[in-house]
Parts: sequence; C-alpha cells; structure tokens
Amino acid sequence: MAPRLREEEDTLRLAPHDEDGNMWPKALCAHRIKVLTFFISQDYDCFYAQVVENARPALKSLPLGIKQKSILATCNYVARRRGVRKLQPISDAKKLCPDLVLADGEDLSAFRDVSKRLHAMLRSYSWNHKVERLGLDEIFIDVTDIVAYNVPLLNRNALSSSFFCLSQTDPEQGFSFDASAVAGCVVGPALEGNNSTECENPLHVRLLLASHLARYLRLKIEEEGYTSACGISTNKLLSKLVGSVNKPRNQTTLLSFQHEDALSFLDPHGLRKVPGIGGKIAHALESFYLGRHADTDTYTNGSAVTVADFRRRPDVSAALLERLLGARIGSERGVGDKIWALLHGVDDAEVKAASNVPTQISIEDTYPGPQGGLRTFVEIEREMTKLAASLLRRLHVDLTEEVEETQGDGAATAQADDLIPLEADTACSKRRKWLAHPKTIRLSTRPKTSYSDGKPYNWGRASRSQPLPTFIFSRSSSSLNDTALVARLVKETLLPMFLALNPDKGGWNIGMINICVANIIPTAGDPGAAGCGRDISQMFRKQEDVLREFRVHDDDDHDGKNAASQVDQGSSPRSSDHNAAPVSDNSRECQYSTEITDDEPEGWGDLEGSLSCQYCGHMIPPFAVAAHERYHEFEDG
DNA sequence: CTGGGGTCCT
DNA sequence: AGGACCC
Repeated sequence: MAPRLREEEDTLRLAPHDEDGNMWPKALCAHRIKVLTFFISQDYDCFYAQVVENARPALKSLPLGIKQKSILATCNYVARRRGVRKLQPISDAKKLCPDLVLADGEDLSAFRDVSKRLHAMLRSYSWNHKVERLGLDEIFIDVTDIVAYNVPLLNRNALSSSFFCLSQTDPEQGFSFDASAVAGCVVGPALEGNNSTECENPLHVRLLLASHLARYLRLKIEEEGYTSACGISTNKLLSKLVGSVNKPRNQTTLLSFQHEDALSFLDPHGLRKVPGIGGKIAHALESFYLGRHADTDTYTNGSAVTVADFRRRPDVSAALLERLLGARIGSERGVGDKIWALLHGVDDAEVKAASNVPTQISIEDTYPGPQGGLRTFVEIEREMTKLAASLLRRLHVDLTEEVEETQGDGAATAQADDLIPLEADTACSKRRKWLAHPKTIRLSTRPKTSYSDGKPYNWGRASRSQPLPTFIFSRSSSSLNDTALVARLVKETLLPMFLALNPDKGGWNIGMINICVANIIPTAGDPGAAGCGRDISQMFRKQEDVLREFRVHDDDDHDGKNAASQVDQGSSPRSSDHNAAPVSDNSRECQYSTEITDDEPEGWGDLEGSLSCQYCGHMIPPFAVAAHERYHEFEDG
C-alpha cells in the first residue's frame, strides 16, 4: 500500500463540544476521527439522457425526456431549461415543452451496460479497489492512498509544473498539472496567509491533489462520451453533497479544515437533502421542530427546515434524536447517533470495494391506469413469462463470464453453434461459466390501489421467497432458445408462488409484479464479492482454458475471500519496505499475483484436486465429473 | 396515469 | 417478510 501517513497527520482531534456548546456523543468524541481520507463522488449528468444521446447524437440539441410509464425518469439539460424536471408526469412536461422528444427508458439494459463500462474504467485507476457504485450513475472513489503517495512528490518550488503519479511501479504513468491552485470550483474558507500557508496545511495539499485527480478522471469519463459532476471532500456524505454544488459538467472541492467549516457548508441544506435522511426521518424531525404534524409535501420534496434550524435548537442532542427516532418499530439501532453525526457532517462509512457480483437481481413491471391491472390468470401467466425470460437473460449477462474456448472439443463446439447468441451483438458461440449462483427466488406483487388513498404508492406490496430451482442453470439455458426453461420456471415455481401470495382466486387486480433472485453465492474458487475480482480471476484464466466446464477449486467456499483478504493483510505491513501495492493495469496485475503466490503458496497447491460443479458448487473429484454432470441433467426431468 | 431498479437492517 | 434508505 501507499506509505502510511504518520499518525498525527492521519487523525484530527474533535472538540468535545460543537460551536454551540452541545456535547458530542460519546461514541464520536471518545476517539479520533480519521479525516484525511479523500473521497471523490462522480455523478454522470442526467445519465439515461446521455446514453440515449450518444446512441442518437441528433438528439443532443433537442429537449429529450426519458420515459418510464407515465413519468420522466430524467431529461437532458435542454429540456431542463424549458422547465422540465426529472420524475415529472409526462403530461406536465408536455405542457411545458410540447416539442419534448421522448425515449423509452423502461428497459435499463443499455444504461446498465454503460454504467458497468464506466465503473470498470474508473476502477482501473484505483489502488485500493474502493470504487463503489450507487445506482447506475454515481460513483464513490476513495483516493486516500493515491493522494498520500503524491504528497511527497510535490516540489514546493515548482508547483505549477507538477506531475501526478498514477502508478507506484511506473513513475512515467500519470499526468502534468498545476499544483498552485485547486482544480475546479471550491467552497469553504480560504486559508489566511499565502500560498506557502496552503502548502504547509496537509489537509489543503491533499484536497488539492484530489481535486486534480478528480479532474483527470472526469476527463477520462468524457473520453468515453459522458460528462459528469463530482465532489471532493473527506467523507462520502460531504463529497456527495458538495458534488451537487456545480452541475452539470463541473467539480467542487470542499475546503474544510475544521469541523466548523463542514457545518457551515451543511447548514443551509434542507434536512431531506442530507443523504441518509429519508422521507420518514425528515418527517419526524420536521414535525418535532415545528411542534406539529408536518405537511406530507414538504418532506417528500425537500423540507423547509434546514440543518442549521434543527441543529441550533438547544434541546437537540444525540440522545434526543434517539428518543425521537429510536422508538419507532423496526428503527435502526443507534439511529440517534447516526443522524446526529450526519447533521454534523460526520460520516464514517467506508467506500465499499467494487464487487464482481450483485447481491440481488430483479425484474419488474407495473400495469398502470385505472383499468390497467392484471385480472385474469392468462394475463398473469403471460406477464410472468415475459418477466421470467427477461430475468434469465439478466442472469446470464450479469452472472456468467465468457470462457475462452480451446480448439478441439468438437462436441462442445457443435452444440454451441446451435445456440442462439445471448445478445445480438456478442458472439456467444463461446461458452460461458457461472460466476455465482442465486439460491433464492422471490416474487413480489402489489394490488392496484384505489387512486386517492392517503397510502404511499408502494402500499400493499407483499412477497414470498423460496429456493431457486437449479434447473435454470442447466447448460441448455446458456441459450435463449429454451422458452421451455422459462415456461417451466413459470409453471413450477412462479405461478404457485403467485397463488400463495394472492390466494383469493378470481378477485385479482395486480398493479405490479417483481421477480427477484437473491442470496447470490459466488462460485467456489471465484473471488466474487471480495472485490478484487478481475485481478484475481485473471490468474485462473489459464486453468479455465483447459477445464472449460468445471472450475478449478482448491478448498471451500471462502477461498476467494480468503485470498483477497490475505492480499490486503499480507501486503500492508510489507509495503513500508518496498512500496508495492496492487494496482490495476496489466503490469500491476502481474505483481498482484506474485504477491499471492508469495503469501499463500498453498493457494496454488491444490490445483490438481477436486473441481467445483458449476450447477451446485459441490466438490467433485475429477474422475466423477462426468457422472455428476449426468446427475444434474436428469435430476429435474 | 406514481419508474425500475438497487443496498442494508430488523 | 418487510421497511428504511439510495439513484
């Protein structure tokens, strides 16, 4: 890893009181809060609209709205200048802007593809793998290590011709920049004094470096065809909020040197604007503040009560918040402390390491309109079939990976040639292997609600889950030609679940169906959720070339995770010696695998041993593989 | 005429 | 199984 910051730089003592004299909660003042962690929050501008515009560039100059059923999921900035807003009903938008061009955004596939591509691109710059996606259009990157590495590389006498190093192994890899000024916009106080004062403030130097890295990454995203806005600060909460200050296509750094600076930035925001304070909590806080039941309207859109209003009340403390919020049924433990921290700009949440595999995949559709509900069994079966087919397609796109085919296996090739490609534009005659297997399937439905009930629109949603039948992993399902498989899933699993959910036969009026797979277990031996996926799976590639159908496996389910955590733990203490950290271009991947070999020779030692069945994950000795495979082929028929 | 997804917690 | 939060 990057050179460790010295302890006194790494942390900052928090005052036990805030500026109003309120006691900080014990949990927060008892220890030192890490502040020199840098977060970049990227936010692609009106993302869906950009994806559509890139597919059809003529749309860039026209007001464009992305439609989902009867509302706009989002719209481009041309449309926004005409008063069109995201989540606006189509009818309202058309009144404001009769020439609004509408594109359908109900199928998220194209958006998901672009999002994955950009995420992978940004990940390739990270040293610590902490590149977290939030939705399809937001990214948090923890750049603490890269920034810390570049601090000692700065030449204080030649700031305007600085070089930002992006690799610890290749000093030439990086970019030139002017370190005499922060890149992009800034909010917060200026340091008193001159340039050298700033140079001597370690926090200022780091924020400045992070701002230039952020600009570099934004330009990389623009090379892929997408503009973005981003925020640079010392935690996720603040970087996300400050990233919204200058949109679109800009960036903002929050220069905060003591927590008063963060408070000043936070103060004017409405309570509902604070990430983590949702509709329910905002409503409770606002009702308390006003001394009466707050309006429904003010807390869904954004409350009139600001962070400053609320925080400056003398009776507001973490204990008060706990009493206010913690009494509600199902409330999160420690909610008082958590909300108190958010209101003070304190957010300890880590940027999560990028995961190879999602924790859940779901497909849903709604049936809007007063008469739009599904009422007959035939309708329900038809819609269920469409959704199930779509879900199986998603499982193959997101949970399988292409296996490079060696020449030779005639049978496999002949069969593959009969298959319909998974997607029109990918040559899918190649074999794919499962990266992970969902173990659970869940069906949710919502009845159509009579329109003017005070209920939240999601009211009445109910769900049932059960084990996902393994026949959906059967090899033939790697094509789309088996509608038979879909039909079987519908008939044997989904329709029975539907009847369990909606027993009163005949009286149906279904407004929404959602099919979800969850409990997704990475295939044994795969890095899966450990977060270092691509890098480590790279090491298995050669083996997979040979083994095709079954995957190399050397121990039990925890292997991938163990390997990953051993990399972290193993390289950290030693990195002070040789400054070797895993990074993600090709040369660095080599180094990464070398570290694993060094640290854990037994990780490679069992390669000749048992294999993991791709259907059930069981360990199968090589001589039993064929028989085991036949077992799966016949178990369901 | 109130989307189509996700995450985590209880 | 449901509910809070996020986009």
